[in-house]
Amino acid sequence: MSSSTLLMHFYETLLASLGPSQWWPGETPFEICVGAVLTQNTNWSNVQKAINNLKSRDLLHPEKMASLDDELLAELIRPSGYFRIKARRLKNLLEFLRLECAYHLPDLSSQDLQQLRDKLLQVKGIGPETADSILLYALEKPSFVVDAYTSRILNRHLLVHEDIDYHELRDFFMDRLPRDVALYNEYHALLVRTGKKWCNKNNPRCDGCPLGSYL
DNA sequence: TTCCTGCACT
DNA sequence: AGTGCGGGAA
Repeated sequence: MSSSTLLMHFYETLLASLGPSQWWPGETPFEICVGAVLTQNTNWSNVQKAINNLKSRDLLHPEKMASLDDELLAELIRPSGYFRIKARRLKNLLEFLRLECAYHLPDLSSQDLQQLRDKLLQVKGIGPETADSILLYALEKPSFVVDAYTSRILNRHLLVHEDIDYHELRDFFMDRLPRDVALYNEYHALLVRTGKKWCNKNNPRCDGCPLGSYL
């Protein structure tokens, strides 16, 4: 079986087993961008607390957030961890949004994917995973998101080597799958859900895993 | 105590 | 390649 076919089998198996994910959790493109920064190396439940702190004060809007001083913003997002550096990263992203689209995120979607991705990666604090999360989930661009779970799952199924880097792994998917936003959206979500529940870092629980039959 | 949908800096 | 950033939940 080709690796392309196997990737689609993985997808269909996970979707049939777990059901659709309805990702990304977030009511607006901007909220999705904020969540993408806050969830860097951080449990989503902690991100949710930080988002709620902002939302309950009606601060989850670019203009309002940009006018907050860094100290207050950091305090509000404290539950998400790395709060000082993440406050700075949010401000960096806000400055990008101001310059690029005057805070009107849908305007970004007219830009070419590769060009927009390069620009996002120049923002301090926006790395490849955060950039692709914003592109895919906030802007609905067909940019596949990979993460620690993705490489772990594919490595344990002998599809890629252990130390594959981010862009190699992203290309692995994008070279083998149709460039489809809905497919990329759901595939990444399913891999994260699988990683959290079964494909743990130190103690994988292959019994009961939807992909167990592929081992 | 470990781990969490990373990234920048040295 | 190694390290700092960090609170919260299991």
